[in-house]
Amino acid sequence: MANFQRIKGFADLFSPESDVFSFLENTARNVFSRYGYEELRTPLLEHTEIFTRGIGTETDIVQKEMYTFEDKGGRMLTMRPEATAGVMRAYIESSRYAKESVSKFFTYGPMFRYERPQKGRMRQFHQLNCECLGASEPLADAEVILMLMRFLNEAGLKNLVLEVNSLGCRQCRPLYKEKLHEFLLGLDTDQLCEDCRRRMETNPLRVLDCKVPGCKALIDKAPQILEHNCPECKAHFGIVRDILDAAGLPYVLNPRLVRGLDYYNRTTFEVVSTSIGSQGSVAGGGRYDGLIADLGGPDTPGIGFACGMERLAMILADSGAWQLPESVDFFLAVLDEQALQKGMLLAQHLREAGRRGEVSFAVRSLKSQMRQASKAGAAKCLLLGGNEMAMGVVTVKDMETGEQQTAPMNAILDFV
RNA sequence: GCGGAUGUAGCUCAGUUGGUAGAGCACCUGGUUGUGGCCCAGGUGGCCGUGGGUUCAAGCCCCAUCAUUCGCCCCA
Repeated sequence: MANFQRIKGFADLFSPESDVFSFLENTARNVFSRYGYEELRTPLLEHTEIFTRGIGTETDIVQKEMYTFEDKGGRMLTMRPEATAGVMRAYIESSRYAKESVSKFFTYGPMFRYERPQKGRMRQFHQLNCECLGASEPLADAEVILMLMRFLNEAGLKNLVLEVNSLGCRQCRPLYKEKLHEFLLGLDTDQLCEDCRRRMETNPLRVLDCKVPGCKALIDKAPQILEHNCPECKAHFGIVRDILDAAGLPYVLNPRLVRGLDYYNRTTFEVVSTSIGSQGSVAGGGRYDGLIADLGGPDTPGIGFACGMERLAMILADSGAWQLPESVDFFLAVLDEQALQKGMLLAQHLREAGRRGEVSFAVRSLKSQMRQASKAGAAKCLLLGGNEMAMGVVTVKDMETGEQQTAPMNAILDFV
């Protein structure tokens, strides 16, 4: 049985949603290029291993959300569930690290995760990504965060909260993980939710951002990750915060902010909108200093973020900030069969000269064609019928004033 | 993977204790020989998601199924 419905979780974007997306892409290109970022477009398909190695096998994304299949050559491929791993692969494969010490890329496009669709979350969704590679300095962290907030600001987003945290590095985080695990074991585990009991073994850090009230209360007494950062990590994060403070960028220090992907370390951040509900997380990112090495490249530091376009679009939907000016110059109404072709050619002539407008494809009552012109918001309605054809002219009606003029066909540009 | 809600005209939705299918908007035609918005009249348009069951009779009750949607989990 044929099924012509669209696939669950895959959306068709008509105007005005498509306009919002274009607006976000244009704004992103504009802002990010001012910070020295170049646009990079990577494939939607990658070898599955790119993602399992990069994202981490313990994550939900890898365990149950990837669109993975074998191609006709027997390769295991996956439709990208996020952008960073693919960008790292491209960076390594192109040896960009050998040509410059710092590389900055931005990219945008569709990502795919097999999740239950809901408001602001699709199976094919779209992200804007920025990656700054080769810089371990805290100034890079600060620049990335400042740039993200600048972008969101120029996109017209309001009511945003920036949260920051530091997860420590490969030296100090394992020690903290162990401390946290010990603490969790010391708790009356019956008071933790089912998920947290599982998470305390698989990925104890994730217990920190559990939303169940009971868990939250217990975790308040847990050891704080920031206090267990090593001196180097503390110094690094301190400089990042100093710059944000000096730049006057408000933020909330959230010691329980944990990222969903395994590759993050040190600085992490998230931007939450308070104007939408539970899907309020609009952008998130952080430092991923070991990732490039994990994917077979040189040991190169990196930091970046991903920004969910559907959620931005959802917030912007009724703001109107993205709206393009809508003006149509003409509508050409045709009153008899003999004028159809001439009307089309006149419209073509006007369009070649830069005018915007439409021409009727068939003869219908003038009343309905006028209605159509009016509805399209045309400044002028051009009438082409037997009388005009006989005299080689077009009747031009100003839709605002209702005034009519007779324009010679060969001088039509002077009237529209 | 778990829970709730909803499927009736192109769209948004009414539909009474079960009794021959409705409104608004949109579209088309006319009122104006070839002149829009406002108004008036008329018209096109429905396997009531699908399949079964109960009944003399089902849009309505029961079961199943599919789809959509909102939450949870997780994430952007």
